[in-house]
Amino acid sequence: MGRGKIEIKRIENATNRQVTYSKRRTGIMKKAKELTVLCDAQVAIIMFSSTGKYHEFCSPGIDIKGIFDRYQQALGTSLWIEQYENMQRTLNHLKDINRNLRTEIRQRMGEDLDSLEFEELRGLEQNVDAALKEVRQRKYHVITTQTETYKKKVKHSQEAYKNLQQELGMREDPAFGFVDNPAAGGWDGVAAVAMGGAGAADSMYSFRVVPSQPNLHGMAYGGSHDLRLG
Amino acid sequence: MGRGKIEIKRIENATNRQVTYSKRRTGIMKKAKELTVLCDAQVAIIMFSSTGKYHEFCSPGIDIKGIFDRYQQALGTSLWIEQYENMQRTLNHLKDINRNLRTEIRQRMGEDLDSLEFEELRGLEQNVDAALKEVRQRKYHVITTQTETYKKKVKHSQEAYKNLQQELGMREDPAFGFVDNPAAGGWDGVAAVAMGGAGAADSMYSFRVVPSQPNLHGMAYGGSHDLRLG
DNA sequence: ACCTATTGATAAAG
DNA sequence: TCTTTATCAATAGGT
Repeated sequence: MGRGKIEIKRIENATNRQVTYSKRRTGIMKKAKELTVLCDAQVAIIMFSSTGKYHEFCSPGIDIKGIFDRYQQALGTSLWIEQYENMQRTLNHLKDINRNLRTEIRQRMGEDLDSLEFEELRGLEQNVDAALKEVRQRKYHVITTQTETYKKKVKHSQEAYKNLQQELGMREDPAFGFVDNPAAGGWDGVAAVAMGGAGAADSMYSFRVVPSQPNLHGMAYGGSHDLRLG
Repeated sequence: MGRGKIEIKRIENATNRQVTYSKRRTGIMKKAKELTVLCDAQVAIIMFSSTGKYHEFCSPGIDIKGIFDRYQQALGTSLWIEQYENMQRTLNHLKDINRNLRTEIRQRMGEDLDSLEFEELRGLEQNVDAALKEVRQRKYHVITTQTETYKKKVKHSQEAYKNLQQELGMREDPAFGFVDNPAAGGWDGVAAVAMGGAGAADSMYSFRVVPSQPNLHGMAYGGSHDLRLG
């Protein structure tokens, strides 16, 4: 169809090739549109010219993704199954590890011990015992450090107060000392903490290792997303 | 083209529609193949007939997935970006949880305590202390139970032996008693375990909470897969 | 991009 | 679905 037939082989003249590409592309797109309308079909076409430009056609009422999802469903597989399965494997692996970590934590909390053999229990006992010593040591270190800091701050404040008194030449009731009401100071609550467990915090506290505590809450990765990718 | 032109609108006669679909589909595929050859282009076509059957065309030297990957690259996005991002979010969430669980375990082992406040340390100490009591209790329960079992087995064996002796009317050196060599019996090593930490196992043991110990080993999900899904 | 001779596609019927 | 054939559509090559 045209002034003389042409051989179906690559057109060497670049301009000619480009012109032919343009004409025939338009023709195919038109045919695709007609097919869609005439036959109530769904068509998706993607083309790349030799110069790298791309063109697409898609039946109305759907998009390329929709047609490809349907296509993959028809194939019964996913073109990206490898990537998907890699990711899925990773997810499952992470979930397994997670479950094991939770189990370990529960066992370190003294729960779910029924499944452990005697030897394992003995190992756990030794381990937890050693950990307890470490924690105690660290606690004492912290409280000691904080107490030192507290003492220094108090001393510093007392001196500052004394200097202030002297400079102003003021005379005040010695029973109303600065340090008698430490919580009113701007010490960021260090004093209250360093006082140890004498306050109300004693009964209010429950142990939290990590902030925001996302642990130990189930996180099921489930069917809410269509992970078949098609 | 044909004996009389037709209006471009849905063909109501189902047979006719199917015939037209078949003819025109072939025509488009042929055109696509010609375009591929003539113009050195890459073309991918997917079609679904109104009856649900699908047909595809793809330029040689590449596949549908390849063309779609290229298409998405040209678009600068992924058609499945949502699914991908959902999965990626889940992965990151799991990894976060994982990290927190590991941190919690390390802290329960008495490591990495520097970041904890005094109150947290106190809570941890109490928690680990309580856990230690639980583990000890469980350990004693297990060893008691196992010891009881052991005693019963020994007694049972002794009686069986005695009965055997009587039945056979045998007379044997009483210094060579059955129970003096319990490890030789078929008791699945229960005796050795119930004997407590007197054996070589004492120094060989290191605590393992979960079997196969996949914990605490880094599991990075990284760039080896093309997770852009295209 | 337009023109048009020519080939190709296909509607309808068998 | 395959063939035939009249008819219309697509397009090659030139401008």
